[in-house]
Amino acid sequence: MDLPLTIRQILALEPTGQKVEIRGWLRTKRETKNAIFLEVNDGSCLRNIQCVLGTESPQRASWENLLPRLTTGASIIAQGNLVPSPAKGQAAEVAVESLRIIGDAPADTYPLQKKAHSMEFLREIAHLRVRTNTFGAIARVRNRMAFAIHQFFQERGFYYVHTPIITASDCEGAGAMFQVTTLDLDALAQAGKPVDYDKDFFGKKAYLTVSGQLNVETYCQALSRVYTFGPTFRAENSNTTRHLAEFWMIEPEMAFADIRDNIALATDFIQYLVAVALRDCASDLEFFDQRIQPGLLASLEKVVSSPFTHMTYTEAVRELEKAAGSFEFKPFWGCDLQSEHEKYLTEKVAGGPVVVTDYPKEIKAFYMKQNEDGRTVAAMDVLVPRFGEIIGGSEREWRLDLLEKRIDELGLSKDAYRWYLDLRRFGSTPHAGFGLGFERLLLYITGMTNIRDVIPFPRAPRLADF
RNA sequence: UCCCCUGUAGCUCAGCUGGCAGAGCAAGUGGCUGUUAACCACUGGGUCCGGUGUUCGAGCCACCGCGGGGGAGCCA
Repeated sequence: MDLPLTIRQILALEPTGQKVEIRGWLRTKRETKNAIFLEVNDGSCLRNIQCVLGTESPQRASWENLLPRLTTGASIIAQGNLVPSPAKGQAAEVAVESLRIIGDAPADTYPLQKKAHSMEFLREIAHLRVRTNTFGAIARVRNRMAFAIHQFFQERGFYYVHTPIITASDCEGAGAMFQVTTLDLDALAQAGKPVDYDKDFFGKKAYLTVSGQLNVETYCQALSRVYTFGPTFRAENSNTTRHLAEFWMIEPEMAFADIRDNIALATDFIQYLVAVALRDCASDLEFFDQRIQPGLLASLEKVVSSPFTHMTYTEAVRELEKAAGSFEFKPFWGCDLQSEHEKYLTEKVAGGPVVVTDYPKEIKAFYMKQNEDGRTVAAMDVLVPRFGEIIGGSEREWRLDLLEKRIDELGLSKDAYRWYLDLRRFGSTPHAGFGLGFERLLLYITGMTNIRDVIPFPRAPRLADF
């Protein structure tokens, strides 16, 4: 099947007067005495194509009565000839011969205007905001990055594993969970009856996953190199510009690998994705650089070409203590790194991404490999300028006795982790992996500042419209 | 969940010490011009978030509620 050409494809043609058909949505109309200019966009690229209605043309009668309906947002199909443009601003344009309006967008009710809108306003019309330059560009970058993630791992021998969305174990340990149930809670409450989860769909409590890591580790211990890429859910009451209740996470896991391999993988991964974005989303990134985040391109280019700064947690704290006076929270060994600390490390100390390793075991998860010093674990976070943590990962504790001991210390249930402990009981290997928040990656690459703007339909506390 | 800011025309905002509701953009009309964030002129457009109170009088002050934004924590 030959699909009709998109505006992106048409703009790549040499204009020689060939017949073309434009299908898209009208962005603006400019009327002059001799010509009427329509800017048409179909989302295939940032650029519009200029369609020209000659007021002296013999076809004038066919579109003249449509003029009042050629408003911002209307969908149209225009046929004509692709010709070199006599004016500056575009190399080619369409000399329209026939024009149809497919769907009207009445100016008195269509919310998008021929002017800039605030992100706050556009968030209220998430179903229409993708028709703007900014959100179209975000959608294209998001698409390219999702594809590049698969390319990166596939090229390196990683297998894509579909870990479950629904989980009946509440031991994933990454935060508050959304409960999933088919019980009629309203009826039970009205009848004053207690909830009996034996009667629930799964015969026990079930939740939406907060992380695919524990499940993907099982496949890691058979396929060696694996990754998940799917939605995850956190029921935390987080109201920030970098948290969502529903977000997409990439979690690779490598067998026979240690924290050094993990750092190398994470670094290569980020540099690969940024390089792809710079190469394949050039005009969209240029738009972000001009309109959203000045300096974005320069900083992304630097990320690709320079090695990431690496420091241990202990070194990081030492660095922070030198500037202790400038912080609201005084840094000390054993403290969790605050937002202001992460910003300082990336923006002031490193001037780019920073890999921080070997955190105190008290502030990290039970499954992380314990270091010889007895006080730290082989954890690895990648922090970036502007918003901090983008990757969290570690080498995993692969020794059964040490893992069981840590589970006991933290008062967790060994029974709940039975299958996870089996991975250490049978053919255990050193292994390591990390989680990358997809939307945080997109914030970093687009220069957008609110995570609710880089996912089509954001979910957050009291926010589940559309 | 905590702290701070905020809610006025379709959008972005101004509105002083409480005294007749304003601007820019958008829209409509007309003009001009191969225009391109088009330009010029005119016109229309308001439950000042909701409620209660104070006052001769509330967009403005007080209280309660709701919405939006930013920051913090949790994390990706």
